[in-house]
Amino acid sequence: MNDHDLKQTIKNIAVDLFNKNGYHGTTIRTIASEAGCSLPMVYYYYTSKKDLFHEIIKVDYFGILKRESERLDSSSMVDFYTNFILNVMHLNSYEKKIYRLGIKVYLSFDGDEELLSLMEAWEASILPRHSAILLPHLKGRADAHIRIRTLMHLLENLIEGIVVKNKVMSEEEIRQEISIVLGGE
Amino acid sequence: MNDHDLKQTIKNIAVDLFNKNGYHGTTIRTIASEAGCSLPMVYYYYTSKKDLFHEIIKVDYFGILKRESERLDSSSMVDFYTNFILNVMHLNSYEKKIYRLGIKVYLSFDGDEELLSLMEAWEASILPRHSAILLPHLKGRADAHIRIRTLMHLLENLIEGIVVKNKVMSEEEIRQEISIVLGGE
DNA sequence: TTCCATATCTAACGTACGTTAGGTATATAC
DNA sequence: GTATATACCTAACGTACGTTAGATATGGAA
Repeated sequence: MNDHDLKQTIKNIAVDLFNKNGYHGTTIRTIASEAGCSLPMVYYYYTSKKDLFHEIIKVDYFGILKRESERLDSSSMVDFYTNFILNVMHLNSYEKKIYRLGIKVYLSFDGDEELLSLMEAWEASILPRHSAILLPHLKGRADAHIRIRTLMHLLENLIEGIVVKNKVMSEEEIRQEISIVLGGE
Repeated sequence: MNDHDLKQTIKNIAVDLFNKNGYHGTTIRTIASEAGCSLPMVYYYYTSKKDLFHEIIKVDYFGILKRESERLDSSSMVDFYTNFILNVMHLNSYEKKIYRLGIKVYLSFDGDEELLSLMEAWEASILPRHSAILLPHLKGRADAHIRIRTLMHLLENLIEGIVVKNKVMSEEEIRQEISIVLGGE
């Protein structure tokens, strides 16, 4: 077995177990056992349990966030955001687990202060970024800022439903809800 | 110290620590230490760590949910739901922590299958209950069901923001977002 | 062949966990 | 006085944790 396989296998299993059992409820012994290797092999590839967890969030989770935030292009805002949610829904299983773990940390249900502050920095960037996209399309409507804020809340809930609760929504359902909030732009 | 004080103190501290550190990250030693009693005193009042956790969810959390779902009355739906969110925001600190722990279990970020199935039963009751309230007010609008669904998603996110992330929203902000979704009923 | 880097392991260290055994103290009733 | 119920404790049990020590095996280069 080459180093790439076992190192990645350990991380795959860690992502799964951290999601299911939390950081403290996941033991290195279980990870090693499911990876089919000995306990110190986990330490051969990852400095500590904490470093393994941090790498998943800092590298993998934020990698997904950045990638997803850069891959959209569309003419209409309803399409834009519908596709945004659809892309999340079409992430592969492993990526959804990473995303789910990220949300767990974002809600401060796991992880530590360092990771949480990274999350909060990202969160603070969301509203300005989306406002810049949306305001030109909302044509100086009096309630533009309210709609943007409401949309952010809705998107957050839809993503959470998909990623955390494994909910499945049709494209039509997603489009309808976003349309309600954007109000027939 | 009489039994009521120490038993309740233990639970108060458990709610706080289960929120902060999760079930597995919270030890009986820490609970006892912060309660100012010895370790076996926790067992004097609660059969096991698991029973303590279950009691918090089954008794305290569901107690709050049921109480909150029964205390609303209002003429307009926007007022109705605005008050619903305001009531959540005005829960006391301890109750918010219980609510937060409930959400943690609902998202299956903590707790076990038994608690999760209780959560899912409650969740399944939400949409029918709110549809029964809302449909008469939406006057046969073609998009009534979409609006209801969207509203449920929005409410979920607002509650989570308040309870989990300690966000503060003004009554006006809440009202505005609900109005967007209900569409000037 | 030897040397080095990489991969892998068993065993053990030091610490920590949930829970229980066995005991003491106090208040109340008889 | 004794007996009982309630509240509380120290010490210990049996088990488990994250991590390290020390060793072996393998492959490639010189």
